[in-house]
Amino acid sequence: MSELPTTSVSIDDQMALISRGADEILLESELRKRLSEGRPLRIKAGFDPTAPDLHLGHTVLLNKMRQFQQLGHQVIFLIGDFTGRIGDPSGKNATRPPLDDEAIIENAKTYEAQVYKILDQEQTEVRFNAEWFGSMSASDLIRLASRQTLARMLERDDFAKRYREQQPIALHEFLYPMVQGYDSVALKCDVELGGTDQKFNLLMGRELQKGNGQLPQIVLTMPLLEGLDGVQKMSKSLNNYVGVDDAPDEMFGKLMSIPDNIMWRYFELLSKKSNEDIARLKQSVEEGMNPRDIKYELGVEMVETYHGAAAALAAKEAFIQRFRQGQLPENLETVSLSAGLDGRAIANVLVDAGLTASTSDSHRMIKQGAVKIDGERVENGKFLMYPGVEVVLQVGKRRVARVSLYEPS
RNA sequence: GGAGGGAUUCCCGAGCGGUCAAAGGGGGCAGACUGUAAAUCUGCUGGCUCAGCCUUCGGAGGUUCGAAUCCUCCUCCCUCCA
Repeated sequence: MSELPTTSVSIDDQMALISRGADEILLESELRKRLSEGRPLRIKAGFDPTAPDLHLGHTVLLNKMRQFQQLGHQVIFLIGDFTGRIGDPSGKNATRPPLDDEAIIENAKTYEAQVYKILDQEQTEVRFNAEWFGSMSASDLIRLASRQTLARMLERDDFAKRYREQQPIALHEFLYPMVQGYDSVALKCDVELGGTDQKFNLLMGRELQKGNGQLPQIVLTMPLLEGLDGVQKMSKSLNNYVGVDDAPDEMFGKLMSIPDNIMWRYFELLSKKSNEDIARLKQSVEEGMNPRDIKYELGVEMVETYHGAAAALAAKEAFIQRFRQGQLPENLETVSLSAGLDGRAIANVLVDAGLTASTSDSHRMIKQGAVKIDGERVENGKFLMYPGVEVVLQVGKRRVARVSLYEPS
């Protein structure tokens, strides 16, 4: 899709793109009205500089931001360097530790390096909220805090839950929504985007803008993307994520492992394909096409976005060869490990090669028939390997390494 | 400041002083079947020099032949009263 001037796209068409995949738009009527003014709207999305590596879950918002850019609006990428020092309690059941300055700067850089694979850098305004909070006085902050009540704060789902379940809530956590809301005042936002877990904070922006004589921003929430398990939200701590920096083969493989039924969510929330194209794909599956082949398209598009077209095709080919045709991966790196002349037990070699977590784990895997040496199943964890051999070790279907043993000097 | 409740293995959660590496569930991993999908069945899920041994139950001491279980102190969390 090419860049189109705001004025040339009808309000209805703009609304269609803007609401794709969105969970809620508050209020839709206000958004229509604001769009009809025909000027570029100021669209904000805030990011805590807590995650050094972006995963596809984070890109749901970026994707939405890009759509606004396509429509000619001004997108503001707000880095919460100040709020990062507080720690966002959203959706958490435990207090997050605050970040120190160095970590924040470091993390902010990784954002900048990664987001422009989706966003148009020319059309993106990057801001840091320390810009206005850094100079805010204690009395200003207390005045800000006076605008909300405890009861209102406890309405927020995760606070209510933690309170109910006797989990700790630190006082400073109550400040976070206020501070985030004030960002919208400082930036004079027309629209703020966020995950559904951010709804409370986003609405706070409306309150504070009204109190400061501004038109309240429209709030657009995006659903949280399910992770590889298809159930829980994608997150690093659950280890069900696809990192935007994942190697092409890994990225492709992970995407192939998602349950079929959430493939469409991925298309809707992550793909640049038009609504019409996605509908076509859906229909082809209904007409009997193997969903796996449609999933290939998803994998190819994602790898292409982050690694380029050539890498995407290569990843697909490698995947087919490896998993459909059962071949070993092509560029298997050789891991050199030392082994004494009296040999080293396979259980230990597996650990050395990083294929298992511990020798106990090795023994378990062997017992279950998951371990193979050059394709031959290993029966005994005490099987000795000697210096000079070079073999391919496998643990299960996914873990493979070529290992060569040398004698320690 | 006062009174009471709680902290168990990745998570939830059960644990008569010995038979507890600790029930059960969740999650995860592996095997079979597959499309590295879903569903289903099976097994595993602290560490090691692995048919044996070693270290775990918020922390530190203590009682005991023996403690996750009893006592003391400490740390943290929650509730109620001020």
